[in-house]
This record gives sequence, structure tokens and C-alpha cells, in this order.
Amino acid sequence: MAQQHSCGCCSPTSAAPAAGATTPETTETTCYCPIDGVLGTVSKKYAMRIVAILGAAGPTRYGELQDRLKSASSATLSSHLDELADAELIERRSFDEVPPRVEYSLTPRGRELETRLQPLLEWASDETS
Amino acid sequence: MAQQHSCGCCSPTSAAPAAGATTPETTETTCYCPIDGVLGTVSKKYAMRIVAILGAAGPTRYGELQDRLKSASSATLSSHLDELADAELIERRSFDEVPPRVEYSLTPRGRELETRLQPLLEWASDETS
DNA sequence: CAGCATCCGAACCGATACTG
DNA sequence: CAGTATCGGTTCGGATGCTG
Repeated sequence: MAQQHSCGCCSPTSAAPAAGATTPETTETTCYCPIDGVLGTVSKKYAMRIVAILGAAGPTRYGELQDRLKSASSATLSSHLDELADAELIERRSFDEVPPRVEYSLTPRGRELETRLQPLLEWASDETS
Repeated sequence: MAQQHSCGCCSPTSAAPAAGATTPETTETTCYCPIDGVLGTVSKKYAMRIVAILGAAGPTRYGELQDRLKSASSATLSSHLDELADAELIERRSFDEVPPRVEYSLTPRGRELETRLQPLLEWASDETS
């Protein structure tokens, strides 16, 4: 998962080998590209939308999410929720009652993401032609 | 491409018949979801990185891009550049010389995107697990 | 140097059906 | 209600090889 490479977009001097140049292969610098981390998760088709919904509406049930993301099947939705929960961007809260109820909400970290996502989303809807 | 639908993440759901539950401030106007537009393009594997590179380094040649995005093959890179150019986020400038030279740079619109992308990227590298 | 064409595996996502 | 299992279609993207 935490793939390492030198993409040059995050670390400027990626071409230069580490000190000593003991490694002739010039394999990888210690550049970790953010895109491979959180941003990889975020680029999932519905990930941003889920974050946006949870950010705007607060704790939301599974069914309502599915309702809002009409084109997403339950399988797809589940996998997205899993991944977001794994990344600790959202939190899953399951209530012990019948019928079952599960609510998803943003973690503090997810809220930070949402903050940074907003301008992007707003701009995107403006630029939409 | 510019698919239209109501996802509920950008404007309250309108499609919900919800007997009696007439949403208070429902902008039932056709909801255009930004994710399907620019953000769709942006979620391409290297799109964000390209924008980030061009933003940080200014006009950049094809070869250098390929150099920085080591894992991207030329075919992949080309298709990304095409798509970004189509979306008018980047500009392709071809010089009439030998050997051929082509430079890519951000359009004003691309620069706006880059602006909104920065906080996200910065945060992502911090949050890197 | 820049970049398209092709092949092909991998990932993604929707539909359906079924469980706790 | 909240999922999981499975299947199949579609897209993505990496490798290679070839043009201008």
C-alpha cells in the first residue's frame, strides 16, 4: 500500500541519490507521494461525495447514504465505507437494536479532509459548464 | 461526459417522493454533481501530480514529466495530458524545432485548481501514514 | 524527443441474490 | 436495515514497439 517512489512532485530533488551515493541504482529517494496515501482513497468514485455528505449532514445512516448516492450499489458503497473507515476518515457506529442501525460520521481527521475538499468542490461546481 | 444526476451531495435530494416530507428548502433544480466534471478528470491516477508539478515548476517538457512520474508509461502520460488539455486545465505548447520540444503548463483555470489542490496535498503529506 | 497503437491484466463498479 | 457474495461489464493503466 505505502508504495514508495520518487515522483518529484512532492520532493524536489528526487533525482539526487542519498548521501554517500553508496547505492548505484539510484532507486528511490525517501519521497513519499501523498497521492498514494489518502488521496488514493479519496479518488474512489464516491469517496469525496461521502465525505461531503457526512460533513454537511453529520452522522448518517447506511440507508440514507445509499439513498443519496443513487447510482452506487450496496456492494460499492460498502467497499467505499470500509476504505474510508480504514483510513480513519470516517467512523462506523453500530447500535445494538432491532432493526439494526449503523451510522457513519467524520472523524476529526475526516473533518480536516472535508475542510480542504470544500473549496475544490465549490470551485468545481462553478467551473462546470 | 457531463452526466447529470441528483446525487444529493450537492443539493438536497429532490427525487425522493417522500410522501408529505416536502423538504423545506429543496432546490429541486437539477443537481449537477461536480465530481462528474472536473473532479472526474482530476481523480485520474496522475492528474493531481501533473497539476502539482506544473504549478510548482512552471512549463515542463514531456520528457521531464515522464521522468518525475516514473511509474507512468508514455501511453498513460499522454492520455492524462490529453484529458487535462481537453478540460483546459493545462496547455500544450509545441515548438517547431528539431529535435521536437513540447511544453505543458497550467492554464489560468488550471492554476485555480492548483490553488485549491495545495491545501489538500499539503495536508495529505502530513497525514501520511 | 514526443507520442500513438496494441495487447492484456488489474481495478472498479453495478446488479442481483442472499444472510444476520 | 445493513450488509456480504458473486458475477460480469467497463475502464484504467503498464509494457512494448513503432512513427514523425
